[in-house]
Amino acid sequence: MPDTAPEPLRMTAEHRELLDQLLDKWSLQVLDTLCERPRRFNELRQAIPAVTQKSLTTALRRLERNGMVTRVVLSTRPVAVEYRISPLGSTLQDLIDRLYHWTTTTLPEVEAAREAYDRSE
Amino acid sequence: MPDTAPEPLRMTAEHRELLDQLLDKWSLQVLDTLCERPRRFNELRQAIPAVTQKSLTTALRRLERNGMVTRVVLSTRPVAVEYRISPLGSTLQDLIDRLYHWTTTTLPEVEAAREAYDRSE
DNA sequence: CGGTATCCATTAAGATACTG
DNA sequence: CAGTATCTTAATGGATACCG
Repeated sequence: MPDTAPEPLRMTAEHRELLDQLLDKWSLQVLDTLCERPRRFNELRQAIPAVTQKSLTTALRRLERNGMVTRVVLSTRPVAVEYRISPLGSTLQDLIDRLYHWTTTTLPEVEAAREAYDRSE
Repeated sequence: MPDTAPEPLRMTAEHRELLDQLLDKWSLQVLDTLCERPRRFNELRQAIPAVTQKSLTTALRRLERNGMVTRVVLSTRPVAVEYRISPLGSTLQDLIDRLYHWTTTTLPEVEAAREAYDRSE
């Protein structure tokens, strides 16, 4: 095996598009919230501050379509709808945790950089 | 030290806002490209397919403001401008690599999920 | 070369009202 | 309860022209 660089790892448009659909403002929070435990629609609304009904619906539909989230209709009276992270979606959990952890450790430096930038320009 | 769960890890609006500013479509690609090596403005345009001048400028300014990227004016004739990943920005490199790697392994399953969703609804 | 400025089209978000 | 439908407004993106 003469070559240790195994793949070009070309980032195609499809790969980026997928990240775009999962890493936006609301989807990230939905995924993070559902990783904890399943939630009903209105529970998600409460758990995610400032999300509107419309934005939440849009994010959920897209996450469902991409196989990240499962929509379960419970046959209670009246019917309830529960959203769960899918097995595929849970493979993202570790990465989301790392992203959030990165922001907590980095934010102070970022804020210093912002202040320096705003002062100079 | 009786408690092994050290922090609530509350995700505040500031943390999410930071991720929003770094994980968007163009910024992610700019960071990824600059992690490889420094680039000039027009080199970035070529390296990132379909990016417009305006979108690239916007992304660069924001990354610069957040301390992720450094803008270096080289005193050549005529002057050249080089963008480099900053030390702070390079702490994101590993996470970006993981994200991209995740998409390459996951995309087939995602596409299957999309087809199933589009067929059923 | 590395941008800014401007205008326009498209998209996303917000508010509100209504429904099975 | 869990949405959909509609309307309005705000943000984003692309095209083009120009500048130091």
